[in-house]
Amino acid sequence: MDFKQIEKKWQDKWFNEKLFKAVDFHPTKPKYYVLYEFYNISGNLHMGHLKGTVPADALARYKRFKGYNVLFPIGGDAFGLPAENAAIKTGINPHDFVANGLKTVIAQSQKIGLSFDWDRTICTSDPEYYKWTQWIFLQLFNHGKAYKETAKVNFCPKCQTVLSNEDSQGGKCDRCGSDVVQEERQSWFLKMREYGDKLLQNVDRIQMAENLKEAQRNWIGRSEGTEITFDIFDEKGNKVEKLDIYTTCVETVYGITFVALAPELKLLDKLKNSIKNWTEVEKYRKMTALRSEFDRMSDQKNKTGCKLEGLYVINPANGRKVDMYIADFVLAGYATGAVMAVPSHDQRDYEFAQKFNIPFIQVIEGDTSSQAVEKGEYLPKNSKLINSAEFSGMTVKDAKVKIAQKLIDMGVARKKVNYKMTDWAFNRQRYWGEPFPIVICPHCGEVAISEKDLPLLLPEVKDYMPNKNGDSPLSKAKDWVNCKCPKCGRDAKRETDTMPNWAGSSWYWLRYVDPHNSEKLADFEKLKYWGSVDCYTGGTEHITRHVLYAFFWQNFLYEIGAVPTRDPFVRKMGSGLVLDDEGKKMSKSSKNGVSPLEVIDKYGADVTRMHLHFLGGYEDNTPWTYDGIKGITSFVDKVWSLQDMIKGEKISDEHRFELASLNKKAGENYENLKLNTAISAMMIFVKKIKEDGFITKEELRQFLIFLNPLAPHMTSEMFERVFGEQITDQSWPDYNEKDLVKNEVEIAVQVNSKIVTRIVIPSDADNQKVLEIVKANDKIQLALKDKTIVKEIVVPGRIVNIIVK
RNA sequence: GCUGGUGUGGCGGAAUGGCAGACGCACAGGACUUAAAAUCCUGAGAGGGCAACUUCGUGUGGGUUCAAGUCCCACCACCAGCACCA
Repeated sequence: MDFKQIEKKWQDKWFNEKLFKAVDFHPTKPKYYVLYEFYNISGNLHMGHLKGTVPADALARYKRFKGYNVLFPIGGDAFGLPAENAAIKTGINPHDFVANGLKTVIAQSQKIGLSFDWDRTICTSDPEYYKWTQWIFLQLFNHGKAYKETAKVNFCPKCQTVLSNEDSQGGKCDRCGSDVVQEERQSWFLKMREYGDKLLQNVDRIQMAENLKEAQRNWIGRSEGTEITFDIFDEKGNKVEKLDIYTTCVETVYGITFVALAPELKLLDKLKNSIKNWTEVEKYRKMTALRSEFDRMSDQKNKTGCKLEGLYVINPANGRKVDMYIADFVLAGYATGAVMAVPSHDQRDYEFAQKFNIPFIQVIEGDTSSQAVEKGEYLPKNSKLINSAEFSGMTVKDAKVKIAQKLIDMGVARKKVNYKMTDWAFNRQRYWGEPFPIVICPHCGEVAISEKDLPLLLPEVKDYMPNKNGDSPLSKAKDWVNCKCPKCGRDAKRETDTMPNWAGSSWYWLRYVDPHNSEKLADFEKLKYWGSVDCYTGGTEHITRHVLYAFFWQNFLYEIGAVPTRDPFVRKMGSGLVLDDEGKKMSKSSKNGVSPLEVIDKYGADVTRMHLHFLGGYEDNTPWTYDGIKGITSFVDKVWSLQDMIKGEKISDEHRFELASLNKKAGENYENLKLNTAISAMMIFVKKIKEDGFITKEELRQFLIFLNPLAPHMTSEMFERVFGEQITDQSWPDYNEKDLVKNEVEIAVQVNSKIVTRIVIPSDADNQKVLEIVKANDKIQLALKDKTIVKEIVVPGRIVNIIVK
């Protein structure tokens, strides 16, 4: 078989004849939307792309046979690092880089045999596309979901840009891996935290592996607790300020021996005059500001802090005076940035109190001599309270409710929900991104430009680097920056930061539905027709980032009536990694990387597709190896030889069973993206045919359809040769339920749960009959001799177990 | 530390509570060949036995069940996510 010639022939045909075009509003066929994460335009496709695209392609091809109108699109995620780096390093225009990159991945996708609808290809850096990214930002802004504020944000010193929490996971810059620092900067934020509960509902509804769901819930980090207001007093006993503190352990409120504030807290400046050791406080604040997030995290055991001399708060529960500290273990960004510290029942507070000689008050039973008795320990035991006035003796469960109620009744507390997830820091000081459709006017502040002025084009520049002050490269494009305020008409400047590269990917599946619409982001009726993505494949590294952003934007767009569905995706499959021979992720940057195109060139696309997926399950990591590729090559050769074995018209009962089994198995496997077992089922069938030495035309016809989603090229060619028709015009064959049952089955027979023998019985025999046959068997008779039968268990078609005494 | 997931031959990996190890690789023996490659056939979890056969076997230890890789409890290891989140 000349796979090179055959693959080229079919790839050209599929592309030129637009054979996989999805039809809007198909009159008869139901829709099915398969999505693979669009390509990050950076260079060549790598093995990871095959891991994710091929199962999606197989599903798309399978669903077409099943009579669905399948939408299976692709595009380019083009803004961001790769194009920009190429521009900085080699001076190539990022537009050209992207245009070439897109051409490359399209050509390479064809070489893999992916059945995309090429007429819907989009690219996020195309003005026709980013017009709508900007439009969505305008809606967010106009609905009060986008705001600009000076706040501590993650900042990468090397990339010179602000990063979101999602882009600084583990304290490292997602772009370059450098340690991220916290800097006070004017930044754009999207109110993602407000959507915390809605995102959690998205997580509940989506079909996805449990570990991925948990990762998302963790990231959102919802907790329920109580917010308590403490009055702050100065040395003379004058009430000077109020301090809100959030706790999930209100039951420990009688154990408070100090409160701790984040050093960054602005409240401190207001208290300056009452703090007697202000110089020391300022020194500590400066020190923490210099410590990177990474330092603070890796130095957890060594607690640092500084007492606020001259101030105290009153614990509203018991009127006790409590000292105040600032400490860098308290995070400014979470809840109110202050904690009520209970050293006996919180390990952090315990360590801090020990270091600063702060007293302990134990309020829940347990041994606190060497470490804190925390909620993880006392909650399951439902221990009792001590030293807690009228609540002493109560169980934690009761006290939690009663103490909260008391404080609420006193007017000093309220129930509160908090999230770890923060608002999305949405601006970057980089060139290659969507410009904000915002004008900064000295009189009116941030003003949105008119929708009709979209897209706001990204200007051409010569220098792609931010300047030393950390201003975006766009600030150098003076002609572009200087403009008139849309509101008052006076001189103003454009926002010179750009959007993060996640902006364009936060809604792209909606654009595929109507990619050329110049009036709307997509026609509402088309959005309604295609609905949510039925199956979305791609990498698990996007679970706590892109997928959450996607939930967020789709919720917002739904609420403003721009889209008809709240859920972007019905099912999300997280692709495993392809590992190199050191067990590390194989990516284009890895040294031991194997290029899929190299493998395709040597073995053909059909073999490459099947080999990679025969190595392991879709959601599992796959260690890449050439070992075993021979098995697939020889399978492909055997399949090819089937066309010389056609004989007869009538399908034997035995073959009918094999065919029906394969039909069922293949269908289920494609549906569940389990290509490894699908391939194994194909092999079993072919083995049987080779053993028997013949195949009827009808069997071959069906088999080629079954195999087509895995090996589209060779099956297309064989189908044309043998039947003179196009396989893409065929439908998935039906099978009869009764064909799944063999006339005779071999069952195992056990006596006292041990296998004694195996016998063949007619499969339609009822339990009574089965036992008769079994008991007539010599070996069984021997085993039953002189024994009393206590129990007889018959599992039809599988096993008989006779229990004797 | 918390959360979730996973532990099966030499290897990749199969098994709706019902015959563990499907399918494939590597391996061994054989056929074809001057020879090799390719192809085809056969074998194989481990231990014992010439053999029929037999004992042990799905990370470890318990349990439920006629029956457990699968369910329950405890532990160990690995992977992933989060990580001073109050």
